[in-house]
Amino acid sequence: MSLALRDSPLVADATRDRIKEHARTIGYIYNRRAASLRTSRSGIVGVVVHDIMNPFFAEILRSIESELDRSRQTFILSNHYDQLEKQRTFIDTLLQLGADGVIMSPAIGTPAEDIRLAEENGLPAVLIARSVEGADVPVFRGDDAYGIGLATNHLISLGHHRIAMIGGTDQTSTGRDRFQGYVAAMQAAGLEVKPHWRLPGPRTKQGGFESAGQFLALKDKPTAAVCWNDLVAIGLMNGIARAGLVPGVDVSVTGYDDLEEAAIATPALTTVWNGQREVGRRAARVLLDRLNGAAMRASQELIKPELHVRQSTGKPVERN
Amino acid sequence: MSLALRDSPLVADATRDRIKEHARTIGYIYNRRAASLRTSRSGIVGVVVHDIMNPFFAEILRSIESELDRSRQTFILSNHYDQLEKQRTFIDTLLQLGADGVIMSPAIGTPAEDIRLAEENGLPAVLIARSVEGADVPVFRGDDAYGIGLATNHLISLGHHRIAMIGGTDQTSTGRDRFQGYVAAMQAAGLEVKPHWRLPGPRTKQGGFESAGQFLALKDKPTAAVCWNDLVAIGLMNGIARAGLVPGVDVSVTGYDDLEEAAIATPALTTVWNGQREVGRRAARVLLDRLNGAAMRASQELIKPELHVRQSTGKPVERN
DNA sequence: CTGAAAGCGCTTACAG
DNA sequence: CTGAAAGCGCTTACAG
Repeated sequence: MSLALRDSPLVADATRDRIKEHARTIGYIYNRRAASLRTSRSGIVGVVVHDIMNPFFAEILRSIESELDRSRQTFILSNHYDQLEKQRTFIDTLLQLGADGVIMSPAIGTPAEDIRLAEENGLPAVLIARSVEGADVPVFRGDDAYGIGLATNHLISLGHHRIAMIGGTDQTSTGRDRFQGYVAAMQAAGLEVKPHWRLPGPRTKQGGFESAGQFLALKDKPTAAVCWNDLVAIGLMNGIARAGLVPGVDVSVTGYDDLEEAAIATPALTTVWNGQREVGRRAARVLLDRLNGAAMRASQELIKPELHVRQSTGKPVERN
Repeated sequence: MSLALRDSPLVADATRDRIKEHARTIGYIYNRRAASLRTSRSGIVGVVVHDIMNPFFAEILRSIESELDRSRQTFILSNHYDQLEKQRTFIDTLLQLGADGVIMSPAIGTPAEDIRLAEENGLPAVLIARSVEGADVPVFRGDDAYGIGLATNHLISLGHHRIAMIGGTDQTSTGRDRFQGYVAAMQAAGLEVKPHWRLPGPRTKQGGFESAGQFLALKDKPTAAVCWNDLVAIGLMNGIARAGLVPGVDVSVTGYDDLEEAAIATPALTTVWNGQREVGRRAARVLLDRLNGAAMRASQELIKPELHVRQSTGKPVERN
């Protein structure tokens, strides 16, 4: 019977049709737990990121979804909110459910050991957005140092000399790469980087909004801000507007990610396209290939970011 | 052994400790498929909405997540994008996985039959945000007619007489309720409702942004817009700003949902709090109660919305 | 208190 | 080409 339902050529056409018809009339429901128990393939893939509601991840997830859909894999989503414990619980759940693989943006502080443990228990892993030192698995992310350099150089070429960096954290590879890319671009242009021009921390609109006051009160009054991401940039612009200044005129602001929202912000946001679609698509494909027995290459795939210039950046204006 | 691991009182303490210790050293992984096959409880709950990346649902999901977490239920998320076929595939997957229940914001056009089918196959359902005519299951949503009335009356009390309604659709119960609430409030105030003042359709920021031109060109130049939700309102305000007008001064705009983002928009958005947290929390609790054997009441729980007045609404200004 | 047996619903060789 | 049997890893009575 199971052969018939799966259209095996071992079963005669007439028999197959008769069985399928019968299955329909009795409302037969295929029991995937039982099948999975026997075959040790579950058709489930886990996806865990810091926060699925963050539009940056949302765009990645959408492309993972459409890729997995095509291969009829079910996916289980989870947030770890950068809590290692939550991430471990989730991986444990995946192991218990016999998931076929996991795509993860690892929580801050994830040890390579955690990933090795998953792999050893038959749960192949693919990383997105962040790397884990010493983990021997594929990673898909953008070239952050290069990307932030695009934004910084754009501001420099407009004539800005005092440029702040708002948001991000040194605790992730992404955070370190972006900060270093900013510093490198400034130094290459012979510009000074003052430590107090960096306001680490904010990662959300709310965070960007709240840092506006601090930014505007900064010593030496920077004329531009390179932001950690689009959310921080949009929040910061709202905060600047609330303070009576005009973002894009009085202060230049750049984002990062090029979310769908960046183009319709007021003013439209100059930002760095970070290839979310590409990251999701490639990560899903590599995982699916591994599930189908392809050999793994522990590659680091860096997607080349692109600068999208809009109205939030312009020539520097001195404030009083 | 399984008794020992689950801390059954039937097992002696010493034995239990010895077994647990052994389980740890050999890296034992509990097989939930096998357990589920035997007990026909899987510890999985499905959640399906139009789009999990929509912040309105995101806020509901967050509270569902924390509620389910507490009961150690794993949840599987899915988007149906208002495609009935996707929703059916997902419910079928849940049945195959032996999920314990499903929380859903039903896709447009969901027949009561689909929900009955799930229930009959042992998959209890709870609805959020939208009702399904004839479905005999609990529903949790806001009182839309009342809520939109709050926004409309607020504009009327500021002196607006020509008020447009932007976005939404007649294909959902929510859409119909909000439109009727707007019409009722206008009529109760003795104001005329012109059919062309309604621009149905937009549900996103992008949609709101794109409808700005159409809104500003409307015959009789409405002085205010009641928007389908916060996303549409924020998009519309951006579009209005792009056209050189000042939202909150030249045109009053109200949103719906009171997303976290509403308070930091420019200008801060006057909107209707729609109890997302409440909806998610209660829906999850009722489902969990049902799983634990509580009798079901097919209740319609309407959460009372509240008006939050901010800077996007003011006295009417005539445009030329 | 503990151990051995049956059975959940599949799939996979194996025998007819 | 088809049917009957074994086994995946649990849990649940049941016997000791």
